[in-house]
Amino acid sequence: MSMTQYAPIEHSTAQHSSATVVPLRKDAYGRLVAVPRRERARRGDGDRLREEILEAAEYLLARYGHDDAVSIRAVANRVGCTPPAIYLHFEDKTQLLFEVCARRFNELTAAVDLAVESESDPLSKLMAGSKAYIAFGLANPEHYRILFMQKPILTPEQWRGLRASSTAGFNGLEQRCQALQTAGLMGNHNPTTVAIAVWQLSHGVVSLMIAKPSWGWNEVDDTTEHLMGAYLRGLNAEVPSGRVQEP
Amino acid sequence: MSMTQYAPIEHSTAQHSSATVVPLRKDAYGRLVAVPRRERARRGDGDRLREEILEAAEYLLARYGHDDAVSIRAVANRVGCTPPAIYLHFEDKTQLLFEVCARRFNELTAAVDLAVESESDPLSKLMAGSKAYIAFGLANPEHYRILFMQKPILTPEQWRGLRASSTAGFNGLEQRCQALQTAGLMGNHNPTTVAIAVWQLSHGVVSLMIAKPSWGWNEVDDTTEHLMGAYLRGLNAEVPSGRVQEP
DNA sequence: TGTACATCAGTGAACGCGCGTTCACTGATGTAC
DNA sequence: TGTACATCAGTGAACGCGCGTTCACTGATGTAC
Repeated sequence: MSMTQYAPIEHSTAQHSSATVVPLRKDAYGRLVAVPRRERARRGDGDRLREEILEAAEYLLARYGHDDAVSIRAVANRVGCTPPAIYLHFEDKTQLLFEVCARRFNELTAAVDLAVESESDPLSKLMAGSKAYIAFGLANPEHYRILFMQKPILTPEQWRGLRASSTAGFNGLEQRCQALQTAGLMGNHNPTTVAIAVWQLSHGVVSLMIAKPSWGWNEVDDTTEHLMGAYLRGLNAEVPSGRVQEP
Repeated sequence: MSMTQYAPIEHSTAQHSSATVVPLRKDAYGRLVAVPRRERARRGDGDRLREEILEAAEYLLARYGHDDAVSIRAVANRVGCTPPAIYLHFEDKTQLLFEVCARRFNELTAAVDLAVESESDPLSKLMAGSKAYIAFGLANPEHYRILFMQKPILTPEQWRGLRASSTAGFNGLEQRCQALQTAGLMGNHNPTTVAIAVWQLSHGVVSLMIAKPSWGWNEVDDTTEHLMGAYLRGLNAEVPSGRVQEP
């Protein structure tokens, strides 16, 4: 408890001697730790750190699976800079997290679109899209968690932007359902209703697998084929009692 | 910054004068705040506080929608006791949270069972169970979130118990699917496969509504009837191409 | 070609806060003699 | 019927920690004269 444990180390001569130029950092309680400090960016090259911060945040999110793990200090430590440096590139923590999520969201939409384009008939397109959606979620569980399973971060404007982008993704799904109807493969159901159902169904598969990873799930593509397959066939089957039908 | 703001108030004579016996509490920075302090339990009546703690935790969870809101200090404040008092009744925070969730879980199973029993034919039972499951989730979104949407709390034994209880709930669903097969309403599908699908489907509906409350969802029962209805009809429809079928 | 200077890209130290948990204690209440 | 005493049901104060953010500064780098 004597002060000698703190202040003197803080002004250790090691940093001023010509022999040791090892980058040191004090941790929360004054102990010196060696931290690989990155090289300072060149003059017009300031955005390099911005990119490195995003990558580090991305890594921490994926690695530890909770945005709690993405603390300003943790990101700074991984990048090899100091916490205040992050504020040179992002307004606050929320904006940093937002940008990480927005990136992944665009990747999700792109992955789905790519899978859809590789199929030709409307039914296969719908199935392929659902599989790609689910596969993306399983490959990026923590990002999926933040985007679709977490309580929405209540802060401003930006997240509206993300939601608009989400709507864009949904619109694609809606169009694929339209095509299904045009092809006469949907009974007389409302394409939007079907699109929502397909989303809910796909989300159900992927989010439950993410939330309960140790449950004894079947092969994910088999699961999707069973569930989507039966649902889509059911859209064309006549309603037995006339009661089990949407309004 | 003078000490006069802290220590003197701490030993304020107000507490010893005969006129003021108002229960006071210092907040984190020494300011005195009036806190309605509960009456101390009578001699053999110690478990009363335990019950009150559970209720307070339950309330905070439901009110603020995140287990972050259920801090030991917040619970104590709501109950009207001090933080250490909680440790007289619960080993640690994890155990407190566990017990809150376990209660709700049993309620969920009970609600589903009740709904199922009020129907007679296997198909209606399955539909009613799904609706009840979803309704319960929407009525208790934060508990549902913790049970089925959150990263599993990695701590010990206890949560295994909850999972066993979860399995019990799933077994009921599995039996209802068995009955559906016995009634010849399931094609030649595996009842367990169907049970999993029904769970995924129901979870998809409820969890997406919880995660995206401001989306323009349809009436939840209509949604469930559409989705479950089409899926269940699809189980009896022949497979068009022979490709869209589980192995 | 040399030097003053603005600017860029950061650093170091601290602020105030809330958290889970521990430890020594206290005061009312029931019980034994 | 009265009194010592164990116990129950807590309290008060503190520990060590990590967090987001701010503020004053610094040192290398490019630019103007």
